[in-house]
Amino acid sequence: MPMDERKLEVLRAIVQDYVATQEPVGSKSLVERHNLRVSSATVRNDMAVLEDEGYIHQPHTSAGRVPTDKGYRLFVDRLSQVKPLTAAERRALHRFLDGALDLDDVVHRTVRLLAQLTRQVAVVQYPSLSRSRVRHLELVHLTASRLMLVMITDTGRVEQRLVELPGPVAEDDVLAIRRTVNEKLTGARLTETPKLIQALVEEAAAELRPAMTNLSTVLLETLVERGEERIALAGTANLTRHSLDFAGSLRPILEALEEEVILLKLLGEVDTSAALHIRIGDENEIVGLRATSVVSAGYGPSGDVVGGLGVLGPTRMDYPGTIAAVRAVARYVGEVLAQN
Amino acid sequence: MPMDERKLEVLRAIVQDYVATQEPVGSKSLVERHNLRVSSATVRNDMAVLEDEGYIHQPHTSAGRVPTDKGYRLFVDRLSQVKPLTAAERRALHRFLDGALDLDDVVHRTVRLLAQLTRQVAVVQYPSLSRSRVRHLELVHLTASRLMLVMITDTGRVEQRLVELPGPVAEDDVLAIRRTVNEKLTGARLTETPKLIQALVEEAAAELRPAMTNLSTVLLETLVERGEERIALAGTANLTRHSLDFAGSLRPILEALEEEVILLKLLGEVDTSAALHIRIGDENEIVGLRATSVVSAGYGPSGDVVGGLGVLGPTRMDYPGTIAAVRAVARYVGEVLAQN
DNA sequence: ACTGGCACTCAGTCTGCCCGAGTGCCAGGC
DNA sequence: GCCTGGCACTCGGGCAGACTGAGTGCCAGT
Repeated sequence: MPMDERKLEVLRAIVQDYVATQEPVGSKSLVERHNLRVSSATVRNDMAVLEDEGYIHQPHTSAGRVPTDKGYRLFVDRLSQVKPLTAAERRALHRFLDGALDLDDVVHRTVRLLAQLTRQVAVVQYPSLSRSRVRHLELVHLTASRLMLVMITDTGRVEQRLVELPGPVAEDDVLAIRRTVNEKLTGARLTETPKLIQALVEEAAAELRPAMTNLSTVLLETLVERGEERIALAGTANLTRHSLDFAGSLRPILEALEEEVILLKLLGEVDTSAALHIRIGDENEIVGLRATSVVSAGYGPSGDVVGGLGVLGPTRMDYPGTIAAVRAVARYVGEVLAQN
Repeated sequence: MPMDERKLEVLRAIVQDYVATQEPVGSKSLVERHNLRVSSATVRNDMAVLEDEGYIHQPHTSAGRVPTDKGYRLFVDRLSQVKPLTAAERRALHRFLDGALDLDDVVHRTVRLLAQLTRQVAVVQYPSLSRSRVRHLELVHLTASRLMLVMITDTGRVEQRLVELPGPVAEDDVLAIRRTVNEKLTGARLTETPKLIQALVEEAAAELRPAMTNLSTVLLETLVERGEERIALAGTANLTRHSLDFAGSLRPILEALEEEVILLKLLGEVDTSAALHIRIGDENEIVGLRATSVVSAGYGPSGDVVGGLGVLGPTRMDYPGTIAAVRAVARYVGEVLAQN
């Protein structure tokens, strides 16, 4: 059913006003602030219908209307047009990210920038191991039967793990292992390494096989346990900005934000497509976050997606602005990563 | 002036009751709950004096009394006796930390544990570079004129930085540098490395000198920029537990907690002595944290102090319990670090 | 199909009121 | 001289009632 044009216009106006003022909006102020070319009575009728259809809601009789999650969803899907970043914001984006020293720095700067631009809580996932490629593997002989494995990926991530060997191994053998492992694995996607390493174990000279086996175990563990693990967070103080929205319910939100697993889930939908995802209120699986919306996107060098980033705020948020910020930041981080 | 014994007893009772109930405490309930062996009228007189002396404060006429920062200070210094952890807490402490895989894991588990034990915000500083020793330096030849420096410390920290060389360097030369650098620096305190490296630069063969110079610069930078930098945080959700204390003023606290510099300052007093530090309310330099108290301690393997950890909560906190938890955790983390 | 008008509803605010917890002080007792 | 019981006083918090104003729904008229 093609929805009445004016009703949509009214919904858009309600969302805009409510986001701006944070107060239920009534028919009269609506016609004053937006030039809908009809009377308030007409608007009232439209509002009644919108309420029947579940797009808006009245906190109590004799109060104005507030958009429902469904209303925001319609707004986001059909009514909002992305508003581009201001020149100042664009400058900040470049200034902030260009000075980054290494991956850690890039991620930290990104998350702070995002929090600042959107004035909300920002989340940035480190480039996920499983989507990266091996740039280099280094083995450090700590003691006779103990190695440290250092893995450097093309996204700049560095992971290190201890490898306990079943018995002492000679320095030369370590060097040999190091060479072959690097020959075979460099450039490989991390997801392929288990197979490759399995092959290496089989090919290895008998005396090196136990060492190789342990090494492969550790590599696998690293992939599994650390695969997607790291996350940076900023802007939690911004939650207090909306104390009205979250009256008293700040607690579960803060708790959720402390669980890395949950944060990863938030960004989880960001798959290989770099498309923007928006989850509004109830659409959120995590119970504690039913009062919030999440805007997320994938990022990565030149179209590739190696990680996710996003923003979390009250359902009553400035969607066009937030979307623009998330999209711009994701894009630019991708460029920065591509340069390294 | 030796303060009247009973007045101290009254102050202690006030602190205990207020911490427990979070409500101003009056003379009557005081004599009921604690067996001070005098009447409420007498207690009232004592309270009047305590108020004159600035240890307690009356929010308004006809309300009970609340301890002031000065009152808490006296309580902490003279009136409280540390209450040991319960058996369950002690078990949790061991169970939590014994499974740690590597330094990252130790720090994360520690900070969560501390937050959980104290039900407050916990902060743990990673072992500071400047107080650690070099265990191994690794140079990875990424491209002809680009190295990656990986530094592993005896506390398990791993730092990596890119080194841009002035020109291409042969693989063999890199190996040579790697060997000499390791020979000279392994086991050295990081604070000594600048001197040592300076010596290395001077001794180096002419053709390696530029490479060595750049390497030394990066090492220095790492020390300076990353020296104390890393911090882990947990339990921010616990701030909402005390919504009464922080009514509305949650904002500045969250903001402060996001600034690593500020967190480091919090733990800053933790110097070479592993003694416990307590800062109560106003004693805090950071303006946003004037409503909070911080209990911190140094930790490290076998008496050495390599980093700080602590807890932040409302001035109205359970000092004896918090002190016990901080002390126990600091001690046990030290042991865990010593084992590696 | 839109508009103006009107009666109605109801959250929020303000007022006055009372209650009770808590105090300060004083006179008397150990 | 220190402690106690008693008493008058203060003041925040809670409750009830009145008022206000924003906002609605509906209806009759254009």
